Amino acid sequence: MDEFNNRVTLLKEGSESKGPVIYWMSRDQRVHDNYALLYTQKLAQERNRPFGVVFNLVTDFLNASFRQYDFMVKGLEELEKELRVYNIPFFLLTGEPAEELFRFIESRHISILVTDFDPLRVKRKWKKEVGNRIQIPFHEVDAHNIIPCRYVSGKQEYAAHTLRPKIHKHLPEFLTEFPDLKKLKNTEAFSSDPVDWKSVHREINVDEKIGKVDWIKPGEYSAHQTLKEFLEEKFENYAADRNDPVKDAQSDLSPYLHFGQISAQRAALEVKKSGGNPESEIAFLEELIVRRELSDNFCFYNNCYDSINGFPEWAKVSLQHHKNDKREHTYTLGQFEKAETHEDLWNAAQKELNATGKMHGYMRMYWAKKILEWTKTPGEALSTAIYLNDKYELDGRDPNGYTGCAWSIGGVHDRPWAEREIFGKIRYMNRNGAKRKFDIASYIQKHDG
DNA sequence: ATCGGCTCGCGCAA
DNA sequence: TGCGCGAAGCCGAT
Repeated sequence: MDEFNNRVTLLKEGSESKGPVIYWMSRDQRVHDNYALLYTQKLAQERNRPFGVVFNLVTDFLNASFRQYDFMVKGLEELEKELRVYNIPFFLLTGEPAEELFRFIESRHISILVTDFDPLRVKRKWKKEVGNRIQIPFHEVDAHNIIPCRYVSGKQEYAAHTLRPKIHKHLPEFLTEFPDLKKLKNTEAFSSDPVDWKSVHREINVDEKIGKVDWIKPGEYSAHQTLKEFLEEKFENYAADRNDPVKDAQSDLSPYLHFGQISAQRAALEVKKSGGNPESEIAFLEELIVRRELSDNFCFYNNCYDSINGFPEWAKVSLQHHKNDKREHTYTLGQFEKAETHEDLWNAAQKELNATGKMHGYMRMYWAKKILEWTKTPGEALSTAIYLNDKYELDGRDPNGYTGCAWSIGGVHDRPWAEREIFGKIRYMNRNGAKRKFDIASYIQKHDG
């Protein structure tokens, strides 16, 4: 029994050689507070072997845009430097994961492979393909969730209220300080050459039209700075203002959390240490822990997390029942993307997304609900919302995004509401609700002025 | 400003 | 088997 208990899953048994232990980093792109890296170090030290980190860059990952690659790759550049401080070798591979990992493991005589947990299909497929080709033991560590996804629940949870008690039950055991990453002695036996980042940038094959943004700096260091500033400057009013898209009240941590440049557990620990406004603490930890980890639960246990087949039965039946309802407005993907609807509030949200790579949380719900209202079918609505989310959001392709779209359009984790046109029993949202909550005119002015 | 009804099903108490 | 209650709401009544 140690701190890795229940965080580690043996994906594949195998026979160890005598070579180095390697952490195939994927979702958790950080040096500090990373249980996958700490576990790799532990395995290596117990066996008195060297260890290192490998990252495989897929150059056209699910249509990622330049904005997202730039954020990730700059984070990796910083990661390489920070690993060097600890004398931990870092290797960057590019190409098909199964092929690249297999070749790397063979040529370097790797003895054990460790990776991090990710509920998304494409990551699970890569792991399966890698596992099929290697003969060494293959471990997976949930370094992303505070309570490991596989451990907190063995099934798809119905709603936040069914997962919440399970999380809270385990928090005293899991929400604890991290063990230290130990600095290694410099060793010639297992070392890496510096990565040629210029050539990496040339290899990336992405949509350059979605440019980088300058309001947020990528990397682990900036992630910690952002957390610090949030606690110092915004935390007091977080509970009161977080749902007001005109106020700058949110933590802005989601891009960092998505790429694993900061650990949610670190954020939770710092919030508790700071002892700020108790209402803000409750509200923030609810979003940071319960809702985030509910998203991982949904994507891990529901293979249809990005299709209408993943919706609950009552929602599927109800949407089906209303599929022929007359739509007053319908728009094509291109019209949505260019923010060319009849409604200035919706257009402002899309423009916020296009320009900044981050739409406010309240507006993400409103935005997706209107896409349902203004497309021909719920299936088209869902794929439109996911396409735009994944293309423009800095935290695109995150379980949070898929789950948010499924909540808005498909009633996932929600309850049925009074039946109405198009929506059926799916919770409705409209401009009046937004008007009650915040100053619509200033939001529109801010993003569409 | 605030309240109840809307509507389904999970999970716990009994 | 019954019952309370739920990820961010809407609407009409008071």
